[in-house]
Order: sequence, then C-alpha cells, then structure tokens
Amino acid sequence: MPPRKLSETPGNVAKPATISEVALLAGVSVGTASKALNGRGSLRAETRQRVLSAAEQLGFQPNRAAVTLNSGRTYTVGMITTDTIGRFSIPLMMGAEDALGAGEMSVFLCDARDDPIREQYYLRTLLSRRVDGIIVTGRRTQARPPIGAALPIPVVYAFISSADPHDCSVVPDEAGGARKAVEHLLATGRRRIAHVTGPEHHHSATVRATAAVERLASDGLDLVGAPMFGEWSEAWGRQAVRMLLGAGSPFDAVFCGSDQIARGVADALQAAGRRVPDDVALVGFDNWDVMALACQPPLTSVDMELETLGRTAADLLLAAINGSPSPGPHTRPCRLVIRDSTA
Amino acid sequence: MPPRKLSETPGNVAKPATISEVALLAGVSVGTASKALNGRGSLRAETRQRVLSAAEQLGFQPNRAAVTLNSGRTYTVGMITTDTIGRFSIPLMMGAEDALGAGEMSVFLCDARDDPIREQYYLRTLLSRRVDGIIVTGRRTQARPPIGAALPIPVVYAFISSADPHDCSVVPDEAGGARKAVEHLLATGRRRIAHVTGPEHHHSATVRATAAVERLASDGLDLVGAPMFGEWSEAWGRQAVRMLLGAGSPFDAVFCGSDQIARGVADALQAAGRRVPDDVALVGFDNWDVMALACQPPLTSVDMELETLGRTAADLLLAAINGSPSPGPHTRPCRLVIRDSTA
DNA sequence: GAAAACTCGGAAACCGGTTGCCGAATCAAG
DNA sequence: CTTGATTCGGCAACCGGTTTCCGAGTTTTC
Repeated sequence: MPPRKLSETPGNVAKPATISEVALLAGVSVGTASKALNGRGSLRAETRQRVLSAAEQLGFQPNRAAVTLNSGRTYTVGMITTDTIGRFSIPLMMGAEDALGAGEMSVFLCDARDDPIREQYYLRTLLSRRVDGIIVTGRRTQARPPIGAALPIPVVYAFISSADPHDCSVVPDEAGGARKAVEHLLATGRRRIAHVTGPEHHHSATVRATAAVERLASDGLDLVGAPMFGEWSEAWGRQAVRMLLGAGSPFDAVFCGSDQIARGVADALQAAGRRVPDDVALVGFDNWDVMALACQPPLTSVDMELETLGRTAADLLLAAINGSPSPGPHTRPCRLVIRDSTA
Repeated sequence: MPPRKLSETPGNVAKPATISEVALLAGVSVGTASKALNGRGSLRAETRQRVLSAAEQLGFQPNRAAVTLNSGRTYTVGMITTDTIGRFSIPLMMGAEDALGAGEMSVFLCDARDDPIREQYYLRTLLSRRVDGIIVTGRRTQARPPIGAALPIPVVYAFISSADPHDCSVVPDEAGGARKAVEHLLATGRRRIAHVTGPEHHHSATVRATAAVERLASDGLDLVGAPMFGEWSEAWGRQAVRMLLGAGSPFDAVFCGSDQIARGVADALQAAGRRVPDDVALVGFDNWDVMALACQPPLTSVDMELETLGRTAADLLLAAINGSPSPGPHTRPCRLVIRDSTA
C-alpha cells in the first residue's frame, strides 16, 4: 500500500500528540516536559528548549480536559439566551464573546427559545461541564426570575435583568435614553411631541413612555395625546400616524419606541404630505442600522450600546470568576445618534 | 455564626458533588457507583437504586472533563462564523444548535470577524479543546479556502462552501431559487422581467443573475436590459428603478437579488405611480421577514431555508463524527414564498 | 456434602496532564 | 579529598471518572 499524503487522507487523521510523546521525543520525563512547557520548576535552558522544540515539532496542544481535571478551571463560560437569538442578542453576544475571547475563555452557546424546560436543560448541561461562569441574556429588559438559586458559579445577566436584586445585572438606561431623545427634540425647538411605541405590557415600552412624559413635565409640557401603545411594527407606525392626523391635534415631532415604528411613521407622514424633518421631526429607538439608515430621511435614534453592554457583562463575569463579584444592578447609558430626521 | 441560607450566600457555593461522595453515601466503591449510574456491570437492583438515590440527593452531575479524559469524546463541536455573526449566520447557527443539542452536544461559538488570524486562533483553541467536530459558516456562499488541512476531526461547511471539493459543504441551490422566481413570474403571465441585484463581484449576485437569464432563455425570452448589478441596499433598489424608468423599456416584473433591494424597488415604483403587483410584479430573495412582511405590498421571496441548512450541516457532522462522512458538496433546494407582490 | 456455576461488588489501572518532594549529580569551599 | 550547597530532573500522587479483572459469597447440581 503506497503511503498516503496527509492532505489526501479523508476523515480522521493524526491523533493529537500527548505530552508523553513530547517527553519521549525530548528524552525527558513527563513531569519535566510539563514544567518546561509551563515555565515551572527549575530546568536548564537547554532542556527547556529541547522540550519546546519537540512540542513544536509534534504540534502539541495540551488536552484541555486533562488541564481542567486538576485545575478545576475550564476557561469556559456559558451564554444562555433565554429567548431566541435575535437582533438584540447578537450584539450582546458579540461583545461578550469578544471580551471573553481576549481572556482566553471559550463560550458555550445555548438558545433556550423562551422555553423554561430548555433553559433548565442548558443550565444543567453547563454545570455538568463545569463552566466557570454563565451569562444570561434575553430579548427584553424586563426582570426575570433568577435562572437558578445558590449556583456554584457566578452568573451575570445582560440586557435582561434578574428579579433578585443581589444578582449581577447589566442593563441599558432606557429611561435615560428616552430623556435624551426628548431633550434633543426640545433643543431643536419642538414642543408638540407625540409618542408611538410598543405594547403597554412590554416593559421597555412603559419605561420609555414614562420617562418621556416625565421629562416633558419637568419643562411644563405634555405629550400630544397619551402615549400610543401598539406593537413593534411598521404597520402600527403607519396606523398611528393616521390616528394622529385624524385626531386633529397639531404635532411637530414623534418620538417612537422603536426604529421599525419610526419607519412606518416616516412612510405614513410622507404619504400624507408631511415633510420630515421640516414639518415633523422623528426619533427612533434601537439604532438598528437596517432601519435607521434605510429610512427616508435617515433616522435619529437612541442606541442602547448593546455590544458594550455585552462586553461589560463579560468583564464583570471575569472579575466575579476571579473572586471580585459586583452584585446588584448595573446601568449603562444610552447614546443618541443624530441623523437627518431631526436635523 | 448563624447558618446562612444557601440563597443568601454570595459568590461561590456548594462545590459540585463527585462520584466518590456518592459512593460514600451509598456505601459502595467508586467503581460500583459508576456502574450503577451508567447501567453497566451486573449489580443487584437494590444496590443500583441506593446509588441512584445518593446521586439524586447530592445533585450529582458527572464532571465532563473526567468523562472526556477517558472516552476521548467531548460531546462538543465548534461553530466558526468566518465573518461577523449576522442575519445569515443566525438561522444557520440556530438550526445547527438545535440538531446538535438534540444529540446532547454542546456548541462552542467562535466569531472570526473576517479576520484570518482570529480564525486560526479559534481553530487552534477548538483543537486544543478536542471538539468532536467543527461547523464553518459564513455570510457568503462563495467557496473559501479550507480552514485547515488534515485536521484530526471532521469539518462541515454550511452556507459557505470549501474550495476543496472533497470537503463536506452544505449550500443552498441559489440558481434553483432564481429559476423558481422566474418561473413563478412567467406563470403569472409576466414576460418583460428586469433583474436588480448586488455587486457583480459577489458570488450570489452572479449565480442568481446567470440562472435567471438562462431560465428565461430556455423559454426564448430575454431580461429587460442586462442584469443590474449594484449593492445590497434599498437605496440601490430605488436608484435602479429610476434608471429603468429612464431607459424607457417597458417592464412588468422585477426580480431582485435581495429583499432589501426589492423593498427599495417597491418604494420607488410606488413613488413613480406604478402599482405593485398590478403594473409590476416583484420578487425578492432571502425571505427576510423584517423586509418581506413590512414591504407594501408584502413581498414574494425566495427562502434559502437557512435553518434547515444548519440542521442538515449538523446532522452530516454528527454522522461524520460517528464514522459515516459524506464528503463533497451537498445542495439544498430553496423555497419560493408567494405573497401579494406577485398575487 | 463437595464441586461447579453464577452473582455481585471491590481493587486497580488508565485517560493526560500538573506539582510537591526528593535524590543524584555537579560545583564551590575548606 | 571531604563536606555542604546548589542545580536539575525523575518519581509518584492526584484530579474524577470508566472499565477490566478477579475473588468472595451464594446458589445450583450431582
């Protein structure tokens, strides 16, 4: 049988080298090889070098399971999205993954899809795998029951928060974001501001609406009508504009609870012959590029800085793993991104 | 010192129980406990039960690192997205994660962000962690260089494909999808079809354009003008419509390379007083709900069934891990989702 | 009643590393 | 040349499981 070139071999090839093979090649004992590779013990420089070359030559990578077994550390964290991975989870996950990767940690991805059974299944799996910590994320900022009690490892909630105030949660300051939006509209001279947002039972919708109302009140102003609760869709944005126009109260700005709603509002305003921003200024929420940039005109929007949020959560988790937990809620500011819809 | 309730204890609590603690509690040896828990060996039913109760009582979960160490299996796979996690990667990942989770496998998430250095870093990490296999995904369907040569574990490429035809790749049949779109337009009586799509250097754009042209040719028809290559944006869709109208050639349908383009086309047509679908029928590509459903009217679109693709990739990977590899490219059909824009 | 067959559970090796401890070899000092 | 200090590297225990092998105790058989 002719020898096969490695690159031709299909399927499984070359079992990874073990440290004993390295030791054998270097002519030392396993223990010595370990010391050489980790810079421990006291070895002659020549010996150390011999081991390192042998490891290099064999492409040695330590078996993490073995390392884990006697260090107790897995250098692994679990990331559970309680609801389906989506637009909000992604930047969070990316931020977290980035910060963790820099700390040489790997990330287990768990998509619980709004299913408590799946959630507990993943939790058990992660504990069995002895992850060093867990990040819990979700689509909503609303507080949720803790994922488990008395867990042996630290847990950080990102975006979503835990109902237990002792748990470490990192959340965006949505109320602050709403205030920034209103202040910006006020600063550009608008006084008759309407608010169109998502369903009233949705935490974000009420928080933002309340903050907007209060901020206006502190300047002695009122919203045009009550906050208009509906759904997080363009269709609702369009419908809301028809209702606003039908009501007859004049308005010179609309603060929307999401960019999708804002886009619907923009389209409906244009269809009704109102110019944005000349007749009506428009502010969205989420700063979702696909919506905010494609909108005509491009949309001023509140950015929750989700990637930063994820990074912060990861940093707090790393700190907790290293023995410096930061229990309790942590709020991070939102950023207002100004574009043509309020220019 | 008063006893602290578990739920009050901050930070690390209750170290996970080991099998020797279970054995101690059950009054058997460690080996016997292992057999009882795994249904191996021959034990009296009463003994087995005693061990199981002890394990239950202690909340015993086997340390996966230890299991890995002597089985060689980690029940873990790595998922590398070569470019940033985005709209295409998510359904892929979800499908894969779903199929793998059902097989009791956990998923390491690696976001290489279009950076070959990061990619190789993740590859080394995954190999060091002795994952059982790797799924490589990306944002583009274009073939890419294999992520590594002669790897000791199976690799499956999903959506993206490997330039090495021996590698296992699972890709959508974009050409078939384009043909379905054209056939649908023909079936609804359209004969003067234009094609607006992404940049010419983009693999998907050319594949879809070519397939559309050929399908028309087989009925003795031509596109209205040449395929219009631009970018994957609404703005380009709008611009393309202005160009089409300016050119003066009549057209009764536009097949678009993406839903975003289609939405731009829809808006521009409406602005120009052309009705969709009465004057011009419209078909998109991707079936991205946010675009396809928010479009006015809702958009007929080609769905690449990414979640199924991910699931298929995971199934093929599992099969390969279990010794039944399926080398080579695997094409999966697209599905045409018909909505009002062609009704 | 003794030998053979069978049940059941324990001892120990092993997976692949890490680390504390100890002894051999080398070297300097007296 | 002897003694003491120092350098270097091997031995073996250990992490937490799994699995093989084997033997003690019980039951069956003649």
